[in-house]
Amino acid sequence: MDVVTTTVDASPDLAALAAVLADRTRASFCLALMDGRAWTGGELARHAGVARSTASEHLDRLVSAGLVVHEHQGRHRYVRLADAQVAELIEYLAAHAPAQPTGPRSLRAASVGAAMARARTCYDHLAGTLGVDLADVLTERGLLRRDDGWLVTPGGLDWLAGLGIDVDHVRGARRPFARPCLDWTERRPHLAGAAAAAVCQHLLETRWIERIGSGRAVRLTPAGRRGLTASLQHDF
Amino acid sequence: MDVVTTTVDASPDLAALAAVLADRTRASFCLALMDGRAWTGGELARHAGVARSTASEHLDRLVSAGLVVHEHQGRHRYVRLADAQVAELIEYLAAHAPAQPTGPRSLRAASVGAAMARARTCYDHLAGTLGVDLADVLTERGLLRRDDGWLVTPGGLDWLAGLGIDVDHVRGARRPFARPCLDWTERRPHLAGAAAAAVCQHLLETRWIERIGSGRAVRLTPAGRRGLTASLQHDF
DNA sequence: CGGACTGTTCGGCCCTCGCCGAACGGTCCG
DNA sequence: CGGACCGTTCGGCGAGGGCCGAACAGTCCG
Repeated sequence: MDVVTTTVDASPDLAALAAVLADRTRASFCLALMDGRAWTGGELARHAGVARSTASEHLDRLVSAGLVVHEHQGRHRYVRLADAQVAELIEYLAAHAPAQPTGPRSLRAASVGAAMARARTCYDHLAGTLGVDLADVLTERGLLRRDDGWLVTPGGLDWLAGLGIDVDHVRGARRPFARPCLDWTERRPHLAGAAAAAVCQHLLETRWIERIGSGRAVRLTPAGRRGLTASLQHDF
Repeated sequence: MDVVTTTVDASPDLAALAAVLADRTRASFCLALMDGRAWTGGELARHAGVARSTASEHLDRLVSAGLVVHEHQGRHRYVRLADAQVAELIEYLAAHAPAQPTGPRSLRAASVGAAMARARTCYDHLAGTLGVDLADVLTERGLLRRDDGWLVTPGGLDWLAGLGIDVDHVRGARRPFARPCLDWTERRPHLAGAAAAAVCQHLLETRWIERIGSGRAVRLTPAGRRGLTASLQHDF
């Protein structure tokens, strides 16, 4: 008879990775960083409501897990998600996570939440009602096909080029061109991948959308509304 | 001055989900269940080297998080992963997780590990060297395209039908037909999705592959080796 | 240089949670 | 019915880890 059979899986240390994300504060950091931009430790500390020292320790763990990278610059030390892969992982978890036990929220918090539900960035692409609607309209117009994975049709490529996006350059990226990404608030997929990132960047540059405050929430500008409505024959 | 600004994200409770997986024992359960079959609580307890009572508590948490489901039958109570979505989530985490701090392993454990690295099931499809090689060969032969997402070509559909798979039936499934899945051991993608599940099931039914013992590891049988080699003109 | 700001390190507190063993509740069998 | 299982519930123990505040260390400015 063997002594003990404790056949621990020789494979990946799932628990170690999950433990890094299994803390409200660190999770809150990650969700905040999902806007794809660099934050300072102090901003994150304020955002999550903890002491700077605590935030610093949390960032250490996120960095050593490879989820987040530091970038110092002057007396600030910026921090951002390591890469698009990490963002995708967090998306994935968020899509499966239960809704937050929504405590009593202030009016301001509620209105921020409503704005986020309408339109926000999800790492580098559009999410929220706007993101999901856009994906739906592209599909209706035959610019996007959803069979096996998601596929931008030739018409879709023309549409991208018509907006002023350098399609060939975007196709060269070493990442999926188009893929679905389950939306937290809508529980339906919006468009992600290199094409979606290019669209989002382009909309920001042309000010068809603009960021609200410093968070992930964005707003469709009047020009953006007119532009999208005209180019897709659909009311936004 | 405000009292406290603790702007907790109104969004998904990432930490709660991660906490469920952030335990060696529960993670070990999930990885074991990745073979797609139903286990009893006792088996899992033995597998992870904990008391039955402990395993029972862990299973409770996994069930209430919706990651696994119970199925009782007689005096046994079987448990399996809730659905393919959960399996995909775990795959995803496993792909990003660090390698387990590999302690001193017995000869037996090492040989089990080697067999797993060669060929195993990943929930419902093939993984390991065999899985990755198969995907590579399919791509070389023009049966699979990897542009935007993964796409089975018409030739690929013929190949599936030639094996004896009812392609139309498989295409009807409410899930992606073909998608990449990053392999833990190979760090390169193998084929997942409805098509891959059908292939795996078919190979098991025709005994071209067979399970080794009770785990996830599988072995290519002599008949399987001949069959695959003939149908793809490649040495397996 | 001294202040105002940033971020980090270090004790120490406290709470959570994973673990066990013992007891109890089912189910199947002889 | 009694025995052999399998699974669950419950106290209690111990370790790990999140939190803070205070002290220290850089960076920029006047």
